[in-house]
Amino acid sequence: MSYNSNQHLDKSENDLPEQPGFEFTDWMFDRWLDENSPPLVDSAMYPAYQSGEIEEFDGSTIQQGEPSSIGDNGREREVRERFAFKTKSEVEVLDDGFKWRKYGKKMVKNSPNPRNYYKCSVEGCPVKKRVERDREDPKYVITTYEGVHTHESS
DNA sequence: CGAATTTGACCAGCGC
DNA sequence: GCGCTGGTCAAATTCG
Repeated sequence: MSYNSNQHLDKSENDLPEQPGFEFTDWMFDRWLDENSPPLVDSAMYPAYQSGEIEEFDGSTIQQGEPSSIGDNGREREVRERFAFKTKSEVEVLDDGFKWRKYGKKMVKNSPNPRNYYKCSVEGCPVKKRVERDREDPKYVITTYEGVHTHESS
């Protein structure tokens, strides 16, 4: 409760704007922002993920979440827009061009580190972001995006 | 002052 | 049936 303002402002040693292995995320964001399209990856990589062929990219580990088959009582609410990125970064609060409002923190048993839950502060944006630190590699952060942006970055 | 952030508690779903 | 985990929301507080 004292290092909230220095998350992305007061990084003396953690002064790393972009690290190696960030290419994947970089171009992904670029596409996302440039196209402003719903899904993050639906052009060439999406099909590949579904096939499970792609697992590593530029050193970044990509994990494709499985479709939540909640449809059992007639309610089909599958959130397939789930994308997890393992990026090598010490700063979890990477600026992707959108505003995120933290709405919860939870401790994962699998990791001694807490998991942060972020949500798009833009109305009409059901996009949720989940940031978790790697248990073996604290230098790696697993950012999981869920949902589709429905607003402009303007 | 407003907005954003924090922590805790609650709820739900699933497993055994 | 109970327990547990994960997830979400709410309220309070703080910062800008």
